[in-house]
Amino acid sequence: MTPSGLSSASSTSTSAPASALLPHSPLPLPRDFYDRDTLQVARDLLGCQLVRLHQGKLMIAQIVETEAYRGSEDSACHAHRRKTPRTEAMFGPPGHAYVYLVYGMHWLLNVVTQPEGNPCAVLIRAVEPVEGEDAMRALRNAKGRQLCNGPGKLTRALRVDKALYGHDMTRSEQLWITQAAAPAVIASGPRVGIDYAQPADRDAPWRLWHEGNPWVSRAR
DNA sequence: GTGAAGATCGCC
DNA sequence: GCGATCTTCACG
Repeated sequence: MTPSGLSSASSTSTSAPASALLPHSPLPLPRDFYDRDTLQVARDLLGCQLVRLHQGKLMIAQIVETEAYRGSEDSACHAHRRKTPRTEAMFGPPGHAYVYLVYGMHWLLNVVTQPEGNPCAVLIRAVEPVEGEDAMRALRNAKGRQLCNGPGKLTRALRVDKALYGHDMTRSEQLWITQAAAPAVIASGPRVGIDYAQPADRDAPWRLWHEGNPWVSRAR
């Protein structure tokens, strides 16, 4: 991993973030990692690797874009109003998958955060393929389009759907996340597709992404 | 039971 | 810019 041209904005020192120097851990992030402030988890998930084991094939992709959904206080969060069958997983313990269908056709993947009973989650919005790209492509359209630069696209590429609803992502089975190098520059802005939310929530900069990474979704 | 809307995407 | 597509939830 080279320092590359991205001399981080601040010129205070040449030292990289500690996390960038740590060796990649193949173990799933522990529950404690998710049992924290949702925005912090959303930030720390950038650069981590999403690992998917499906039908004997291993797929690995680096998380480059996330969004924080902050429970009952957040009018953009599905759990804002009340507990329903769909949002049940968000009310459960951290580290589990909250998967749901939007627009009748796209599965979206979230990881539950904060202590049980506080219905928060981080939406994985975009990933960069690292390994198993063949398996990711198998199902896809031709045209050489990017596979994973959007929340609905990455679930299709990684074969994530209802079957993984509530899945415990702290175990190395089917779907989990491992620590890797944090991105050099993190940018933030309003979350996408939540015009229905109240202004304060709609405008909150709770969408985070790896600045400059070509796999970040194009906001609409 | 019914209807309206949706944390998106790809093509027109 | 628009339609696809179907589950979920509010309402009655």
